[in-house]
Amino acid sequence: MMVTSTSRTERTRAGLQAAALRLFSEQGYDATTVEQIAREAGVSHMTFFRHFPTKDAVVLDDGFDPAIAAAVAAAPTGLPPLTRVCAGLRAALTHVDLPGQEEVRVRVRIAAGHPVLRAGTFAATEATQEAIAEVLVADGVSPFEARIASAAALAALTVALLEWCLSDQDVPMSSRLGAALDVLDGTARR
Amino acid sequence: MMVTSTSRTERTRAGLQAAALRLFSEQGYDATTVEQIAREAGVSHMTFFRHFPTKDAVVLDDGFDPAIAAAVAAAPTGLPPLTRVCAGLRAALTHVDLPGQEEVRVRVRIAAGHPVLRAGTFAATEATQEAIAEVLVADGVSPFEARIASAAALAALTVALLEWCLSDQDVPMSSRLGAALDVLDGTARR
DNA sequence: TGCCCCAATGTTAGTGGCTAACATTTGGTG
DNA sequence: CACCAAATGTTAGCCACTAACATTGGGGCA
Repeated sequence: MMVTSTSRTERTRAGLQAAALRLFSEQGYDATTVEQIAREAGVSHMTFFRHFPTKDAVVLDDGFDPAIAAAVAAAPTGLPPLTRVCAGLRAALTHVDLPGQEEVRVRVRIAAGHPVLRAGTFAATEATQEAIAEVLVADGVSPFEARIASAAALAALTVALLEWCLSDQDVPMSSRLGAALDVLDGTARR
Repeated sequence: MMVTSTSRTERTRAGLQAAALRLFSEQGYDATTVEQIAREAGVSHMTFFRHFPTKDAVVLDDGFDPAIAAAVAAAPTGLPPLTRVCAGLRAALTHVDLPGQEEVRVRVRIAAGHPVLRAGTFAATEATQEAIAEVLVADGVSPFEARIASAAALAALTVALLEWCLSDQDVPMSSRLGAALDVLDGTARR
């Protein structure tokens, strides 16, 4: 019996993800086969697809998206849509430099260098985008404007994230992301 | 001898694209095989891939992207980056309602309803994004801010385009896209 | 403890996107 | 008309991904 609360499912999934990230880092995304990942994790390739819908989902599933929508919801109302979204996202950035995010950085670094995965990174934010838009709509913003504002802000954030990973400066991630938001809501306009 | 200046290559390509769009509209993107498209156009499946790198490229290649960057370059300098990009894009919208864009609308309509193609639509703007960013950099904007501004604006425009296609209102496309830009550069903020 | 049930996994076979290598045709040119 | 090169066809194969069915293993209940 396991003392840790990790079920078999969670263990298998974690093993697959670990194997995948290691192999992707070592020999590249394209050169790595799902078959190979599965073998490395001690399972069959079918098990892989039972835990991840596609090969790129191993890299793209971040799942810290609901927290973002919550932060936007907590931001003060009454602001113009884009300003409101930026304010919420800025608040969420507080938690982004914490340790334990190293695995996220590995994932983003793999994605940043690969055209298909870069595209997938944007696609992966669509759920978050919709969640943020709903928050705005609940405050009386039109659905159209809500979607535009959240899409623009998330695109800015995603580009900033990818660029930050490619040029691994020592500037903290949060300040880079904050600068991206400044471009949007005019804090940077003298 | 052909009086028209269409080379064999152009004719084959056009035939493939026409066949693809017709089949996609009739029976859906997923249910249509490249094999089928090729047969319909009277060629083999290899010829398809010699003209389009991937299956989705038939839907996603618009190629009216360089004009957009030119319009941004023509916009007045000295504005904050995002304002500048929006001004340029607004100018480009003048030409967007012209007739003959019907085929573009067919393509976007197909893309709008399909998750993978929606994602691809964003990815397809990356070249334009980079072109706009270069224009800004040439005017002294930092590469980082330039990329953020152009990514945000194009994301807004792309979302507006997709939404406009899904809810085929009788509101003209240009006014919808213009409204999206308003959300970004504050024209809408009283 | 021991049994049993079901969820997790394995096996196998197949489809379709995409590529490489090589053979073949076609169209324009000297 | 003959020739060269570009466009196309053929074939074979890899890999992501799926369906259908068999198998196993582990946790709960008697």
